[in-house]
Amino acid sequence: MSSEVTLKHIAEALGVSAMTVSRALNDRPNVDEQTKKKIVEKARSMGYRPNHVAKSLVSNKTYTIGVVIPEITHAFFPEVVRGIEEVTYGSDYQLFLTNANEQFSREMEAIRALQSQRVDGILISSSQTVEDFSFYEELLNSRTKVVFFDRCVENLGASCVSVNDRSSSTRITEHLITTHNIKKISYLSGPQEVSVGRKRYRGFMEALEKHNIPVNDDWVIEAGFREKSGYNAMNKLLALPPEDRPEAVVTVNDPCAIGAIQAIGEAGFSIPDDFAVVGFTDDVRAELLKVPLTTVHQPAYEVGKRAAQKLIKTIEHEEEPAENIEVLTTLKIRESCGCGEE
Amino acid sequence: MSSEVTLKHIAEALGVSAMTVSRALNDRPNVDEQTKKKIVEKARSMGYRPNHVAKSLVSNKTYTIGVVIPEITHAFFPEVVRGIEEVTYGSDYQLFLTNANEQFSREMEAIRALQSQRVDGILISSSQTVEDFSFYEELLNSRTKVVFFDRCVENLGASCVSVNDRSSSTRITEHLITTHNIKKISYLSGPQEVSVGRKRYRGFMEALEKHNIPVNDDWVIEAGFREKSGYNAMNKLLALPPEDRPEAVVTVNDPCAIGAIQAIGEAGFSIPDDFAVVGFTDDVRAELLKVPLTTVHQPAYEVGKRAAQKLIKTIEHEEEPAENIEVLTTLKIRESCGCGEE
DNA sequence: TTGTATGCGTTATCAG
DNA sequence: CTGATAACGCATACAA
Repeated sequence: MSSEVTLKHIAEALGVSAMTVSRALNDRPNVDEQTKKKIVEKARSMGYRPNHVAKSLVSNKTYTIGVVIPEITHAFFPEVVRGIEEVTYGSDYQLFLTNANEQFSREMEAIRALQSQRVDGILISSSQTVEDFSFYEELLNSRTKVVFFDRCVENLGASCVSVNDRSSSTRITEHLITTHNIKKISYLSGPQEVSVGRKRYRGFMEALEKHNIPVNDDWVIEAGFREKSGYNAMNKLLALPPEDRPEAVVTVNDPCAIGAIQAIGEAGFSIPDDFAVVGFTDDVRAELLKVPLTTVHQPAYEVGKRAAQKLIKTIEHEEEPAENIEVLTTLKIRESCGCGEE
Repeated sequence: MSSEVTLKHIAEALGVSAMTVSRALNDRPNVDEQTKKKIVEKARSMGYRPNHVAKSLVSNKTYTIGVVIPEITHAFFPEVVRGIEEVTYGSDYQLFLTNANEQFSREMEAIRALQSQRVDGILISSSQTVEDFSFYEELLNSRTKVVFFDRCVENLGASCVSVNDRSSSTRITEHLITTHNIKKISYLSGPQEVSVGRKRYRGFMEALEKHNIPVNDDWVIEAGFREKSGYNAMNKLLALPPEDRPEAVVTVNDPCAIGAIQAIGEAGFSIPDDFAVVGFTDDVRAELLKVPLTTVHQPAYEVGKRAAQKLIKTIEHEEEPAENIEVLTTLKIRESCGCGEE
């Protein structure tokens, strides 16, 4: 029933002004201890809950942070969220998560909604698949503070917290080349409009160049970040004549790798004998697979933590400089690359 | 720089009143087509973004829905979120997710923050671990509409969307009894203050009763919903003298089962020969385990969808009656219960 | 210490 | 079709 108790209601009930109630409830110094006590008590008994909507309209600050995630069912992101929460929990900021479902259009909608709600800042991992930066440029010109994480939009002057995607990709590819002496290597890439898609692809290419391995265009397939896209891409490779097939498959992330592994299994091939496969993420499933997946471990929790810290600093200090923060990955060598069981 | 374009700014720039601008931008009928066009164009060029905070203050409606999740890294919940999104995406409502991290105190904070933001409704899966319902009673008396999902708080008159926890738990337990002729069965339970903890436990007990199997108190251990608690609880069972140990372990959910499985492995025992294990959830990992996990498949996506639909109806129709909606589970028979490979 | 006036950005209402 | 005014709930600035 209690249809919205306001300061005014409390004031009337007590025969004081709304202003005094406001002061008492906000613990301002200039209010009599006795009346303050009375007011606080009355407020509780009436079930008063401050209207942040009104508060925000006055203060132009909402103490909320929005988070834009590309794909909530990709286990990497929930783990990032836990890192973000370690920082925001106990701080004054409340978190609002949104999921873009890998669609840039949804991401824009989410960001617009967040802006309309006047969140103080937004943490974004972008699903961008277009070349047009105007949307982000406008965003960065607004009062809303922005920090990108993992999938960053670069060169716009915003801070970015990510992992060393490029060198990690080089490193895991080189593992195949040097430890397993494999030269026929395929790459299932992510979209090139997304930073991590681009960086990991470049890292892969760099490994080939470094070892003078020529690139076979048939073996570089733009797959995507999901199981299904890895599955489809792998089937394209399997459709090649046997003598034209690669010996190993490097993938943009673990879901993609897991899709590829399924395709390989369904085609009757085995891992790592017929195809070595490596991933990127260290998904919860990676070590549980029948042939555990060699992959790059991304410190998701740490990424979230650093991103949240940077955003709050950016919100609270006008002159906080933008910066790129790279958290380092570690290689997880398991069996899918051909390494024997430890 | 563009520090917050308002209706007034646009009005001044065009020499009309703020009211006319408001009407034009909201596509109201009573405004000249010519002026409307001019206004819409000017608004875009000035980068106008409506201030929902102010809008909400007037309309007392925010077109936002809050979601309270107990544990974002438990894969069941992200999948529920996808179901919720299928409904809200394309509707007028924007979603704000919060994570309670299995702590009731955090859940209360999240709900309070959501209420202060004046969300129109909240979808809650409760982390409640106390017997005090006053917090929820107050919540349900406020203007905020509430629908519980999965972990419901019952008998408060709010709608609830869940699965048939009790009978599913009976069914999977009976599978062990009738198909595998196992009588020495242990139960790793969830907290009894949480609905699903309670219901699944009762379902388990019902199966024993039905088959006249006496309960061994040493075998019923309050574990919890996470890997770690399953791991610890299983170690307690393993500490019993060999002749006092059960032959099978029924668990409250898959994470708990996975923890127990790890403890069993570390102790040098094997599944299902030494211990049969069954779960509840059908986590992504369930079928990937070395011994694939027999479990109850929960239609998470469907739960989310139904809950979101019910909430929106409840928000939009004052007289929408509360109801309990049960979505049915299916049994996933794999090898961890002793069933041979198909 | 307390109260009054005023404004945040938007919309409902009523007048023109 | 358009405009002026008041109101939403709260806090700042100033006055008493």
